[in-house]
Amino acid sequence: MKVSQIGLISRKLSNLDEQFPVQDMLIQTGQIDQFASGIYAYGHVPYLLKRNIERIIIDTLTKYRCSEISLPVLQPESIWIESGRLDKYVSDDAMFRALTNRGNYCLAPTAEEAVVSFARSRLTSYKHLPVTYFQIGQKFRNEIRSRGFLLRGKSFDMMDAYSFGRNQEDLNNEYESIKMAYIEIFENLGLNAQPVGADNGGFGGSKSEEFMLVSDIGEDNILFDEVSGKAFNSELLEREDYKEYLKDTYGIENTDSLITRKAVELGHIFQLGDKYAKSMNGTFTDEEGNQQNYVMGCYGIGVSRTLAMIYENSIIKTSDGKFDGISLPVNIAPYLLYIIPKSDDKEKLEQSLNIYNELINNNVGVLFDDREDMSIGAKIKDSKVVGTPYVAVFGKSLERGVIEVENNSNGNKVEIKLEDFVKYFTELQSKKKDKVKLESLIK
RNA sequence: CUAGUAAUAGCACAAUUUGGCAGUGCGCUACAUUUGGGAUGUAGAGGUUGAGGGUUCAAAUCCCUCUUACUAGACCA
Repeated sequence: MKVSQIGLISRKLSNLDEQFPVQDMLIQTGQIDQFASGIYAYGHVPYLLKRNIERIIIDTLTKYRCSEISLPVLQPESIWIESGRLDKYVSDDAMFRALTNRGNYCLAPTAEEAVVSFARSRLTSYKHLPVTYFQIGQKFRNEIRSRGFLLRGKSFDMMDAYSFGRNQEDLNNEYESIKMAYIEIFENLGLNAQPVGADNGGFGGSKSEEFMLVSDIGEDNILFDEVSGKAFNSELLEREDYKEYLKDTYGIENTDSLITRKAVELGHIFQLGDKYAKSMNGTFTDEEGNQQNYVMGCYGIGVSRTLAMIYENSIIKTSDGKFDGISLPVNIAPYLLYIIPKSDDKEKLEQSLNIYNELINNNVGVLFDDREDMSIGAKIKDSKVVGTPYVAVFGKSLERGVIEVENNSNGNKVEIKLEDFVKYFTELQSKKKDKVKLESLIK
């Protein structure tokens, strides 16, 4: 893709938000756009990054035997009346409603109602169970106060999954299975989000855990053990026997390294039990011919929130600690490489264009900075605004038959022979697809 | 919903205190010179000052109402 076409606003960055510097940078450079409080449009690169995140989630859940479906975003209010939750959502003003002459609808804030409605007409026998459905899509909640750009919005992207089992044992199995899947997902995304036991009072469920990412910009407090790197619910300290508990359960001998840290909730796994199955008449026939309620779990990952945290964690700083740009993780970056041609030199320009076209034909994610009247320095800066892991200048070094490539995450530079160039990046790109643990070819 | 702050060109702001020609920088368009770490000059386009009302010879400026955004609380991925 040509850089002139990705909608980038090239500018000097000033007065970046202290708490969310990267997201503020994305706004200032036109990569995301605010339409209203908590409502954002995604430009080209952030949108592709979001899709790559979704790809990892979908592939992993599929591997864990989950079944991807798509439930309506515009839902009839009748199913919310059935579950008994409409009044609460309406009185809390948490729901976007569409009241028409031919029926009342709402934009889905969540999908328990919809998925039970979907399941009960097809999960009619014990032979159909257990099963877990999931989907990724926009959810709508009229948040009283949006905050942190993409971290909390009125519309946001969420993966939501729902498991249906015959009994508590099925639920336990599925719950643990999804938990493993989540651990794998966050590992692949390069985020150290950990399950933390949550207080589920008031929901009637039996067990729940939140996947928390330690970060100073978080809204929640957790306990964090600096030695083992494990995270715990801060309510743990209220237990009188917490020292024994930590030792017995996690082998933590010394609780001195336990500190309170801010964290962001990226995911949630939750045992629902038969609550919605009961209220919405979700039943199956068991081996004896009796009608039984599904035993359900629900599971969510905030996709746009995860995207925001990946961005915030991709920051590059100068030696004196100032914001210098971003470098996205290699395995999810929509574009691996940013090519800067020396555009006043016809021969070099042509060479760089040839390589660019060859890379595209090999399915390598590559950006070509075709903008004129811009200094090379400015373009290098822009590569760190788009967040490509690597930037290559097709300039002076071409006379020696080599291309200088910089690793944006650490500033290291290496020279690659012109004839090896396409091969290197094709290999890097295909490793990425195989999801092999990546060690960059260019150190 | 409560409290505080604000709203002026695509963006960042000035002019509001003391009412009197709608300004600056960036960005955008054209031309020229530039081009290895965010260039320079010249010319140009771009405005119902968030909306509505009031005071006044005269309102971006003073007064009232509304709306929206930001920050702090309850909700949440």
